[in-house]
Amino acid sequence: MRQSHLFGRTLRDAPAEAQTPGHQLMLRAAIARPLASGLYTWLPLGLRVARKVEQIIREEEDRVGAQEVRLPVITPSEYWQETGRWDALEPVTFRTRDHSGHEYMVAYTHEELVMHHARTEIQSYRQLPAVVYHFQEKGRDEARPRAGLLRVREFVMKDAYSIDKDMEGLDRSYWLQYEVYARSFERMGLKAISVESDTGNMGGDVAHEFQVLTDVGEDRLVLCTTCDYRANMEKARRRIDVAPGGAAAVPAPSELSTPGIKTIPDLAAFLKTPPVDLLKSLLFRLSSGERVLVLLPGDRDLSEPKLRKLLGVPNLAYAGDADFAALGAVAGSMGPVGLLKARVIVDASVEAGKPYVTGANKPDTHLRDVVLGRDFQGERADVHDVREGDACPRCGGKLSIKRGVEVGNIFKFGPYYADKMNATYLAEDGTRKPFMFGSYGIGIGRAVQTIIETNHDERGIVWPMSVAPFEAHVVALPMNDAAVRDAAEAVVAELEAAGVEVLYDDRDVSAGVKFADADLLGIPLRVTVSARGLKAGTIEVKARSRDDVENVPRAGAAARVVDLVTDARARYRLPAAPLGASTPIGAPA
RNA sequence: CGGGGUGUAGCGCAGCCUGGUAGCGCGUCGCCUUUGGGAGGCGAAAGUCGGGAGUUCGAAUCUCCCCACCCCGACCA
Repeated sequence: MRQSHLFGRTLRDAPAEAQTPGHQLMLRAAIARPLASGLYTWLPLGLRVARKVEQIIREEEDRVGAQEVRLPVITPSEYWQETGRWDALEPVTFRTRDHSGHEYMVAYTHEELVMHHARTEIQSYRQLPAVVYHFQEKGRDEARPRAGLLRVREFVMKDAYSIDKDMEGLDRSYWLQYEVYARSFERMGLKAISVESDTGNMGGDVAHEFQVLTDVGEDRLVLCTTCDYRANMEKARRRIDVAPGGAAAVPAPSELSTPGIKTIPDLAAFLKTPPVDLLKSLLFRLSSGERVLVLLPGDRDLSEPKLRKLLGVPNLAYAGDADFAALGAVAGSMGPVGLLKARVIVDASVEAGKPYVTGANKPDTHLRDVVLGRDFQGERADVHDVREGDACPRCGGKLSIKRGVEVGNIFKFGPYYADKMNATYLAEDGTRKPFMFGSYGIGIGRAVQTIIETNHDERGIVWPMSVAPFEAHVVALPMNDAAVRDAAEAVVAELEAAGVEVLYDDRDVSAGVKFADADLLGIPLRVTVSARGLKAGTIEVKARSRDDVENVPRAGAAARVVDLVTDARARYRLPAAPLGASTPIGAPA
């Protein structure tokens, strides 16, 4: 490819809206261009990278027997109606009608559609298991697209779906996909780690996210500094050390006058008591009308995702004045003692037998010596946020919180979709059984930008050979020297004949511009054909990832580059391991 | 959805407060010189100042409404 005619120019300055290094480099290096908020056009260089990322995943999916298919982007409403997601996904989807008025959704994901095909294509247990996947556009009307390709409103996802006859089969399919992911990310140069994640409201008991640690990530991850415990913030737990306390000696609750004190910090300051000894009371009103009181130690914050999951609701609303009145509660002095008709959830970090200070449900009054189990009761549940420095639930070590980009996720759904969609097969025993379902996604564009985020230096991108838009970058200078031009074109021809992907910088611009662009584009090998070098009979070969250069005799230059490319390709091609050979972290032995 | 911010030439920005000729750097085009780390000279093109309405003799500038985009948060099978 001649760089002089490349569609997409490099930018010397990054547009002001680009904040993260990867976003800036993605734009400067002509990977993609914005068309509207969260909508990007892939330019030739970027599309080549995206295709290579896809091909790596394709090879790894095929290796475990997954079959590539392709489903439509425009999907009729009726399949979504079957699972209730036509309504549930309304706020985040793009919709349209055809000219006869029939409603469609730009697919947000493809579970329903795959399940529909499964129930018509698969009739017998003899056809199971089956795993299908495709690379297809998803439309998601995100409230806030951000950071270039990291969060967009239309993107290609590789989504795979496994269909098994029982949980055992699903388990096997799930861990096979786990291996596909681990291998794929390694091959594309991403250091992805797996973390336990929430299954959301969709059922199933196991889910993992593949996360790449980087400060620009929008997810917060809880990692143990000692063992291999890793979890998404929404799912993370901590070890709570129960202090052996003498509860017997606590006197009965007594009132405290606390004029004008309505918040935990004020109360702590007023009583000169650490927040951990106070009891925080939060009142929610569900859409069903039910009122839920949540009790936490004063030094802990509520984890809304954990509470939502516990309650099985999509969103939470704090209670209003009417709710306070109905329960006999007083805002600012609310507490569990004597409260009417509310579901009470006591966070796991509230200690039994310990005297707490809490609201008295009377204006300007709190209660001291309130004890769980004696003075109030409630469901125990873990609904608090984990923090930096908390104890690991597995080993007791220190937890740390890091940011990450979710490049992939895998979900075990079990019979959830089959039950909703009446998708069954005829089992060996002659009965109809539901398909056990799993789904597995990787965002291609997000992976591309995450590779940039984690593979660059101050001058530009440093592509891994496996996904680089080109493998070698031949730079001729000066371009107006016919001898240089002829030599450069001979090298290009030789490389291309040997199957090397070459970008040829044939522009008549200064050396500084060419080198700066070469560094920015980040093609792994730079091959400089110059008047100076030719005088000495050499061509310079330099790896983008290294500072040193190698001057190779002109006649052997192309062969040397072919060797280097071949070596680098091999480094990213993993040996063909037998299926199920590796044991992923957290997998059953 | 809540909060904050920005829209002026392809990119980065100034001008706005205090109304009166639309400007700077880079890039682009032409000619010449130059050619191993974002060259130099001379010349040139390029802007509905995000949109609409209003105030005014006169609006990039003041007022109102709208739109787009970005950032933080919420949300994100």
